[in-house]
Amino acid sequence: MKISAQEEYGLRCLVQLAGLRPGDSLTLPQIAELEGISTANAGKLMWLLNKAGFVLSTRGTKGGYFLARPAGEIHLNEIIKVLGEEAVAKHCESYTGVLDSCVHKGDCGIRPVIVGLHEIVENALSQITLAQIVGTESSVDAMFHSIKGINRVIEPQRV
Amino acid sequence: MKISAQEEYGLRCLVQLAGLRPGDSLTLPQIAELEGISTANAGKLMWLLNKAGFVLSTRGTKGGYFLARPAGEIHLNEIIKVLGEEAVAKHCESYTGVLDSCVHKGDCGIRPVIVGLHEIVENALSQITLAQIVGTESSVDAMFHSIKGINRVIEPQRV
DNA sequence: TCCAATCTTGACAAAAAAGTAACGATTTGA
DNA sequence: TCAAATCGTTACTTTTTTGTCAAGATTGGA
Repeated sequence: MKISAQEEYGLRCLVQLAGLRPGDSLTLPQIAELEGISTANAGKLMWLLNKAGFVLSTRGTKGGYFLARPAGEIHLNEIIKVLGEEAVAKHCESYTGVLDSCVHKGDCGIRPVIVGLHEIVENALSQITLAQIVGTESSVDAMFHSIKGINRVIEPQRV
Repeated sequence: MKISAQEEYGLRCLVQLAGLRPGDSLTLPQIAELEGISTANAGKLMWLLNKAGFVLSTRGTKGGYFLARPAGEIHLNEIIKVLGEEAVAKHCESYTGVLDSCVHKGDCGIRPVIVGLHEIVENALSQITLAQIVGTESSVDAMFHSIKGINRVIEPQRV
């Protein structure tokens, strides 16, 4: 289970925009520089994010990108859903082996686990906004762990 | 964030073995048939799982694969760690863009989120054994949701 | 003994994901 | 008006992941 390049870099670009002062924007070369990626790659990512409605852009000499909504109103689950291309939804039809459909179609013992995991992740991400992950590592870490129940400790089992 | 093919099929093969009666085993062609994958692919997966110590094998006529430990003692987090090739551990060095190391090395605002997500998933998987996911979809689903706190509901926020 | 069934292993091929390039469209401002 | 700076879009290349193949090694049984 891992984060794709598109999710990683796409999110990082959005965080850069989230950190701007109101009214400011960033050009592709600026975003590329800030994230250590190529301008072409930044361009593709921003195209995706623009298409998905997270950012707006203006062209021409003073052009650039900026968030379409306040950073505090954009939750990470929405972003990952787009950048990750709805991984859960396509799961069963992605893993059909050499057949046309999964052999476990109809009754699958591991599907609840896969779906459940995605729900857990979705739940966690839905509690975090872009605004909350602008900052230093320690401040973001503190924020993350302060969210009640986001990573609960297992209570000792009664025997 | 998604499950890789290796994780998916590898886990499915293990579940097949977990469902066997004690003393029984499955050959590669049998596993391949049961999971709808090619024998060659099953071979590679079982090789990985054998190397990692999850299964044992015997060669020759009457050979096959069986679990190296009781299904009730094998937790899903161990399995995913091997099949997913330690995704978290390699995260930062995987996403360095066009540079040799990540621009956010040292202080990264999104690392706590990535690491935290992986912890949440790890935590959930560590509470489930192979034995628990042998069965029908509804029984496994019930098992999953009966684990206290595995997918907690967000409490309404006080305003 | 020797054949058939099985696992083992590394090299290779195909598919998918990631990243790049090229060219077009829009805007600003001289 | 037009050149420079910018975004927009699609096609292409590279890299990674996935899957296949082929030859070898081991075992059981006739």
